[in-house]
Amino acid sequence: MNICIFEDNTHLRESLQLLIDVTPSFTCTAAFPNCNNLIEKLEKIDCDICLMDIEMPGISGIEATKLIKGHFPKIHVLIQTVFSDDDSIFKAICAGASGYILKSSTPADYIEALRDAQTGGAPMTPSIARRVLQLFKNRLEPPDHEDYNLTEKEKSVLLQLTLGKSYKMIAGELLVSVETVKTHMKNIYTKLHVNSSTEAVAKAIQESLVRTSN
Amino acid sequence: MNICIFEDNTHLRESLQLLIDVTPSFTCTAAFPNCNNLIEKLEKIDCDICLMDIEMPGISGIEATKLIKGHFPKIHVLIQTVFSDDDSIFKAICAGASGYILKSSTPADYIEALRDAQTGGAPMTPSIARRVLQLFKNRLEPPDHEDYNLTEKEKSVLLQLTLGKSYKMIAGELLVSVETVKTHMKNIYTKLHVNSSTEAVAKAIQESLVRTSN
DNA sequence: ACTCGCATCCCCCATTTTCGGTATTGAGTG
DNA sequence: CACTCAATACCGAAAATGGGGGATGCGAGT
Repeated sequence: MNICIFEDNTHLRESLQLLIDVTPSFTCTAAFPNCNNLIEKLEKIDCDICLMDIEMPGISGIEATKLIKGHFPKIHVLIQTVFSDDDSIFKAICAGASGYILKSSTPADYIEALRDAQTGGAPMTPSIARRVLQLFKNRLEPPDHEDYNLTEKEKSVLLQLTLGKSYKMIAGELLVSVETVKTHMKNIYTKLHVNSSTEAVAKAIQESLVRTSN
Repeated sequence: MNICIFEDNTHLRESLQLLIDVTPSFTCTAAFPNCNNLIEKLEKIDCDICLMDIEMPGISGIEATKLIKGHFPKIHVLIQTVFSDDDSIFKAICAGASGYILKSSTPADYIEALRDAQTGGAPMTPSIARRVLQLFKNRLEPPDHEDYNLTEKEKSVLLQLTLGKSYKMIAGELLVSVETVKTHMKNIYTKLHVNSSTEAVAKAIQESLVRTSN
């Protein structure tokens, strides 16, 4: 298993390199203090996994991860950092990182994480995993999901509206007259405290009052 | 640490109970084959962590997790299952599960997972973790984020529209005439292949063509 | 028996939106 | 320089929407 290190701290970089090289079946094929010309560098060496620091001079680990996943999707990127704030984690995941470990990890943890990454796992410090779950949950279910007391009919009218239908089309869809649709719309407006269809649609989608495709 | 088991397979349930009881500092305070009246049950016993099977007769583990997190937010729920499909994982996370382990885990894994859960971690089989990351990524950045070649002006008009503004208000906001707004709207419609403001708003929000508040 | 919410439909009318044009200006490009 | 294109602006007609009213029937609950 060929590993490539990006880490600006010389001491840590050399320690990691040593750790990897003394571990059976692991080889450190390269180690760099920054991400300058990283695509060119990677083209020249064998690499299965990149051990990537986030905070580096020049190109950040996040940017580097995006570049790597863009050019070599098969390479796993394992983020290692002292930061564990939501924003860093979030960005790392979006950039395509395979895992996220803290520098406080033991050498054994590092090795296990690298092995996990290779075998299709996503190594994470348990506290990071919890953060990811929390982030995930928050993004999925908007906090205060007010109900606005919409009736079933009103919800279905609203749904049709988010699909871009006109009153006339909605009427056809729900087998009622356009006038009825208008009445429902009036009620929706007062309940949602809006006064245009666009605002209603925006509110409906953002507060997921209607089930969207995904 | 008090643990409560929900598992319909008698053999597995008793094995787990034994495993937990023989482990120092762990106690299995209860073990049930189903989730009937689980709130009443939990009120009577001490419980820090629930080890929850997903597939059970009657109330499913997912439903049970929701109920538990609703009534006793402090109790950690650790899902254990043979299924590792995206849908199960997704629902478990949404229900508020603290972790998700496979039944193929070793006894040592179980104990470690329980310990992790208690100390604020989110134990996950590495392959599950990878799935979570993948799910997360997919939900966050809609796959093909087409650009539609909207110009800056068009985007800002679209943004205003998602805020529920009328043409007149947008014109005032952007310091142009209503006629200009109309022209921009026409162009937006053709570029987005829509033919109503509601559809444009829906598309804009769902494909995050405009930056929404969150 | 009576009320109340919900769904349904109707009328009217002002305003807004949609869509078909046309046209000028300025910036950028080959 | 000619050309394209974004941005600006205008006209006008047809269609849709927003807001005001009122009316009916139905079922659930008091």
